[in-house]
Amino acid sequence: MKRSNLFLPTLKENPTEAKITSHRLMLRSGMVRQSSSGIYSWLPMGLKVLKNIEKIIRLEQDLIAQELLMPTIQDSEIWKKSGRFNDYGKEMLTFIDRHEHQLLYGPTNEELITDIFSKNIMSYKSLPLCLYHIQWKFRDEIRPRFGVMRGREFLMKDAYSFDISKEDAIKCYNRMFLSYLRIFNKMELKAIPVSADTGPIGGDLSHEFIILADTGESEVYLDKNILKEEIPNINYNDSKGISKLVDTLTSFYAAADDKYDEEEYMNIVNENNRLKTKGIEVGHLFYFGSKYSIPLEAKVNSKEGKVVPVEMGSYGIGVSRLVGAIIDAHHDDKGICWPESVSPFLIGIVNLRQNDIECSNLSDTIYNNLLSKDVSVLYDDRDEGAGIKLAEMDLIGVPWQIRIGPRGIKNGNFELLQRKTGDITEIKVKDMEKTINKLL
RNA sequence: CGGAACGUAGCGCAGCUUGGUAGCGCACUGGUCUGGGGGACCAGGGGUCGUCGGUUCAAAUCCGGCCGUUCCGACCA
Repeated sequence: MKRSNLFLPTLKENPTEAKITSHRLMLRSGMVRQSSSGIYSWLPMGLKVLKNIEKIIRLEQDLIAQELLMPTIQDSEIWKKSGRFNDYGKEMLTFIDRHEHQLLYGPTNEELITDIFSKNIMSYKSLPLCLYHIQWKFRDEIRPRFGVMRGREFLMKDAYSFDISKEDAIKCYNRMFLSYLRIFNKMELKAIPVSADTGPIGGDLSHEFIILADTGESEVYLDKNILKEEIPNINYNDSKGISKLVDTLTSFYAAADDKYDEEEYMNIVNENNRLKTKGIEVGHLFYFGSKYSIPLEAKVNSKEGKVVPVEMGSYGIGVSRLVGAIIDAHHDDKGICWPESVSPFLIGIVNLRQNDIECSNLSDTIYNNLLSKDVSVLYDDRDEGAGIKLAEMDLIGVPWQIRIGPRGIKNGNFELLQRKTGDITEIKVKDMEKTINKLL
């Protein structure tokens, strides 16, 4: 993509309404624009990141679940059946269609997926089953804030599991547990699993996944040792191995402030290993048994020929929130430093002297080379001052910048800058091919 | 939902106290120069001052209603 053709409205100054880093940077780097309180339009740059995050999630979730797509608008009837139509409260946006029928904009999908299940699955032989979708949700938050981190409309990955027994349900829960860690790992986020309250979803087993970031909303108390844990490759068929791994990972003390118990913390965690910090919740696992399967009649015939309600769990990831969380975890005073896996572009080309024929020729050559390799590249071909181009490239956080200017060309060089470290390497033009291949 | 602010050009703001036909910086358009970290100069374009009503000869400015946005708190992916 040439910068001259890209719809990328960047801002030099900070908009007053944006108080936290990720919100400021998302506005300044032209990723989103607010259309009303807690509701955002995603501009091309922001959308690219959102899609990259989705891609990572799909890759991992497809190993243990199947994707489908449920609607944003739901019928209120199933919510009345589950009892949540009244329980959910004012956060749920409801409205009436031309036939005087009450609808709602889904804040979550337990009812709908359970309804789908109940109408199509009759036998234990069809289990286990785990389904997920990535869809926009709406929760009419009292006070939306922090941009995309706490919007009213947000994109969420939500998965739902159906099993014949609690034992099987826990197996699925554990697979999700590890799948989540792998997902966040791939985004270069350190996610801490923290035991959690189940809130309005209900149930008796639940973990939150918290990203450590100074701008986070919730306080977390940790045993530092959990940060050292690596996530190995996982064989999802090995339920014993998985269960062991989850046991290990949950053996460290980790609690959000609502579950924090000072005495317990002091007793369990050695003084040198205590860490109190802030975090952002990006994922949540729930096991809730038959809470929805009973009222919504999601029942199957068991091996013994009895009709039994299925055991369920649900598993969410805040996809749009992750965009903000990643920025909070990866930025400096110049702007965003995208992890390569989610970056809107892998490589940026900055032509420092647009009207210099040698600079432009080399820039064009490298650009076309990258295009032919199908690399996502942003080529700043505008006739602007070098400072403007460099500052913008830093702001939008492209991981690798190729800088082409008269100074380097004189010696047959161009420069390669790594955004994250700021390291600049002089590259001989004749080594271009080799250098590029190393980045891919 | 309790508390507090704010609403003037795309963004950041001044003007309001003391009413008199709207201004600055950035951004934008045309031009000249410049050319390795948001450069300089010249010339331009863009605003029914959130909205409705009231007071007044006259309202961005004073008064009232409404709408919107933000911040702090209680609540959440």
